[in-house]
Amino acid sequence: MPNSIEVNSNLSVDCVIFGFDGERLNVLLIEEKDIGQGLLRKRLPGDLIHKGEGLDEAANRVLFELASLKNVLLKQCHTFGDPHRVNDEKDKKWLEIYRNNPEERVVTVSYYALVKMANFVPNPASFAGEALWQNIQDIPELAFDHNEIVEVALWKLQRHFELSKIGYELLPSKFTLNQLQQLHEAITQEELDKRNFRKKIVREKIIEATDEKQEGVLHKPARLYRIKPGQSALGN
Amino acid sequence: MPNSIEVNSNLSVDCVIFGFDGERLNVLLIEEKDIGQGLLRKRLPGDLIHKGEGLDEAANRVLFELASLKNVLLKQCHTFGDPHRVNDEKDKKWLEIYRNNPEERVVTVSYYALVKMANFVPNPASFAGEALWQNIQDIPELAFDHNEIVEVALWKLQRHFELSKIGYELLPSKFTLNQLQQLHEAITQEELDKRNFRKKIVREKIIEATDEKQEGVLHKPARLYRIKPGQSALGN
DNA sequence: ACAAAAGTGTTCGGGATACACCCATGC
DNA sequence: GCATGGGTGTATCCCGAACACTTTTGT
Repeated sequence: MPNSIEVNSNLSVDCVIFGFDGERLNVLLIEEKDIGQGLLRKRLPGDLIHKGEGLDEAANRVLFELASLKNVLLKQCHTFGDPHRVNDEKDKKWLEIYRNNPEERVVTVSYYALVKMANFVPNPASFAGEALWQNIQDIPELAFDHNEIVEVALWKLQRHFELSKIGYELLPSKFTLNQLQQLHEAITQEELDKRNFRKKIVREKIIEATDEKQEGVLHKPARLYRIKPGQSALGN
Repeated sequence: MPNSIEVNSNLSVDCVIFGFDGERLNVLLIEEKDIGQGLLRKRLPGDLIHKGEGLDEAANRVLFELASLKNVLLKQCHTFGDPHRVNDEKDKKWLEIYRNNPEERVVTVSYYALVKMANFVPNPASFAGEALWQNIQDIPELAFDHNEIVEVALWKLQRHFELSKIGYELLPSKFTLNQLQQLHEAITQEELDKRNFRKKIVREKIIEATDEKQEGVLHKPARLYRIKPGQSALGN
């Protein structure tokens, strides 16, 4: 694939973009258009790093090109550089089509991001393929070593989440405690007790009740909460 | 510096080797011989990655060449690839001397290791300079972005240490509870209460008492403990 | 009145923390 | 006998886990 921008042909970034829909956690995958060679496996969005471009910068660029998103939590995760990380025949064919020197070992730096799916509007022109959300429970065999990259990213996201209270940016600005609980359950992949969860959240003093309530629901409306002023929504 | 081995000229590893001497935590630094150009800053041991060599493999090679050490905890830490990570004049001069294309941006994958200083016998031939231990409290200004690499490595080591009980390999095979406490204090950089520490350790059931005691000390000899058979000394 | 989700308290066990004195040994 | 580190117990607080019923609203 000819490219007029100068790139580092052996350095790439891959982004594991976790999306929350209010209920479950999903990962953004790219599905190539079938170009008649049976190269059907899905993969993570990623790109070679441009000359003069930083790693974080490249990851942010991929995310921006893909969905015009800026300022989301985007953390470096792990770097994969096994010289044999590409050993499947389908992957090799793909490289022959899209890369200038398909034999070269490519080191990829993986990043993960956490976004609200409703905000995420994929830009169809950004990849030679289609973007789709895949439930975290149900990820198929991916190209290259991308299954491993997703696993590591999920693990790190979970560790990060349990240490520093990130994730509020995935909720509306006023939200119910149940929505918050669903977010926690989606990320940790565990069920939580409603009462214990609420006690814990109250203890943390990060959110506060408003005097508004849900509207338009067919049951008792829940009280809405918001992040307390002065609490940064972005973790470290 | 001509090199007959084929290398990836834009990929390196740097190793943050933490050493424990029974009392404090240190970092291994390389001090170049002064070649009359005032290139006096210390740096981390590291090297370009060879063609066909994996990242972990390269880090292990550096550690092995430096001290003939194998099978130590060596974990990938973070990847640094800012195109301007080399902007000091001294660093640029150093690159002109030691690298074929000193202008190229080099991405470095950092690793950290945790070793017992007594086991560590530096191999003088392995670097064009001298290896020295520097107390973690007292690290000077280093070359390139190596101060930042050390900081990140220490932070990750501490997080790793508090989650999964690593570090027993830094003690003799039979050790006193005080030695173990000093290890914890050196890594976490915090003081601990003796009684509470002992209760906690007992609860974890990773070590057990032997019926041996210290010898040759000028006070009441302490009981010696060992890791219970079947407990892996290596963390994950 | 019924369906659906909201909201609420108590008990138990275990771990974290704070704190001070006697003990065994070598010299 | 004295200096040096070794070794021990108790009380408090907070947190995590387990667990079931009443309330409010829309239809």
